[in-house]
Amino acid sequence: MENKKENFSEWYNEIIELAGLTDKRYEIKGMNIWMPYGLKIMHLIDDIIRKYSDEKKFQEVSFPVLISRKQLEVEFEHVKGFENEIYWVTKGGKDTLDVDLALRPTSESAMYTMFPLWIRSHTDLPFKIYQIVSVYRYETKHTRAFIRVREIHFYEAHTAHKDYNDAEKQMNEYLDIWKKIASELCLEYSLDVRPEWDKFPGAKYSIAFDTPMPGYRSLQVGTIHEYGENFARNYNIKYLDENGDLKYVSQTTFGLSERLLAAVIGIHGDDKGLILPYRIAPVQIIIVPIPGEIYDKILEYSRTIMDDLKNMGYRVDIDERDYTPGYKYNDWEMKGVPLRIEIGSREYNENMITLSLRTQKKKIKISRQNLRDVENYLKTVNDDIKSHSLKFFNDNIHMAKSIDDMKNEYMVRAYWCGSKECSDKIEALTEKAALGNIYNDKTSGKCIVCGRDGKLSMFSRTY
RNA sequence: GGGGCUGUGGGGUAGCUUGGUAUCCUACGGGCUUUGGGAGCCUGAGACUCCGAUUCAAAUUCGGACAGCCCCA
Repeated sequence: MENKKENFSEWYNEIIELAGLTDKRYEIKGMNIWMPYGLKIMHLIDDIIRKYSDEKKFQEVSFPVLISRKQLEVEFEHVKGFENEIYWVTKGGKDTLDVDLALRPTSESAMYTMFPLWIRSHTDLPFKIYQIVSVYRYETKHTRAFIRVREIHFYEAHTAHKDYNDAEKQMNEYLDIWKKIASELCLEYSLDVRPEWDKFPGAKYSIAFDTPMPGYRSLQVGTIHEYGENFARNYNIKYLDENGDLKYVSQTTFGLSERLLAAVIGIHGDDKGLILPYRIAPVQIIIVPIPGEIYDKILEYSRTIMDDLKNMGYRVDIDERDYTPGYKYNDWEMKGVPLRIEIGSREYNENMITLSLRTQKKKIKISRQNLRDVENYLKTVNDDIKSHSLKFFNDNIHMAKSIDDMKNEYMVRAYWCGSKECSDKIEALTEKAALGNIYNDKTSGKCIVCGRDGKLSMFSRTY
């Protein structure tokens, strides 16, 4: 396998196919196949997203993939922001359509033509929905599996509120939800308030979740957006308040995608392959029986161990393929399984099992009576992933006191006045783009370029 | 947005300069022997991205499309 540190790009391309996450050989650029193992991981990530969304009383919906040209003809910066990356359906069979249909690049214009029908009074608010669907963007840039694709596996939450203040509270709730999701995936992140010119089209402001990735670039793994009344005024979304007055709603959105998977692959993986947090591991525990004289009994014993673990609620499998144990160890390590159990004649005779953690070299023998201890070992693996992830995060973000300090390959924090001129200068000298001001940072300093008052900000090359 | 490189069995490749017979490794099917950190032998099947041009003849030369990768803005 490729060396991850020296050649991340090749390592990444190799592992995603080797581990059975995707097949990139489909003939349309930027559209890859979700292979069974990869799809299972993504669905487990989706389950986490659903769980924390549902907890906060979001309701899941599913909108049509097509949006009429009329819906998109609203004169609005949001629409302009996407016009160059929309796929258009212009024919039905041999007939040219009277009204062109767009494949949704995101669902604002689809959803918000329905919102006025659903939202009538203040008793309908707050209104909170989400969907996990594919959205389509005609990317002209270089595509990259899970990182920049044309068919995006997309989670989008949309809310409507009685006023701006309530929408702001929603933004905080998003941050709570995100914190929990990130923790389950063992991801660290920086909250960056995107510069004016880089915020979501139509938003008042956008906060992105940026994380350093190998290859010395940052990856935006999620975003939340405050719309205020911007969309409501264009899509005419109004409600009657307690006094009988007609008012515009304030809105927010929250978006996530398979970039979460990209981050998990890129940040946690090592030269042996993937390393998966147990919450998203399709197989949490793999049992490898070691052949020998009494293989029948070893198999029987292994299967009862598997049944016991299944009854405890774990996703566990037994590898009875005709390969050598060594091959199986490497194979499952490549697939990122957190915990492996080896069972041979010794374990069988002593009523023990041998445990091997994906993140550690040593092997641990425990007696069958203590089978429940696997929970602690799964958590140990997660702790290892988290501490590695935190170290990677800290190692890859530096504080710069001068522009010269910014001339390295890492992500960099620096004070910045917020002007385009200064960020252009920084980009010209360091190749790093302004990701925005660090969210909620209370400190202040002089702009690293012009010396005016500045806020602590993040700069990086990006994927 | 600009520039560069590359498309050969499932994966990785040799062959291309000098046009004619496609190499090796790996993975895969079958068989036997094996199995506590990527087993061995025998055997089988499997490829020149697509379209066009030049030519008696194209994996090889030329043009285009599509796809992949890298660098710069």
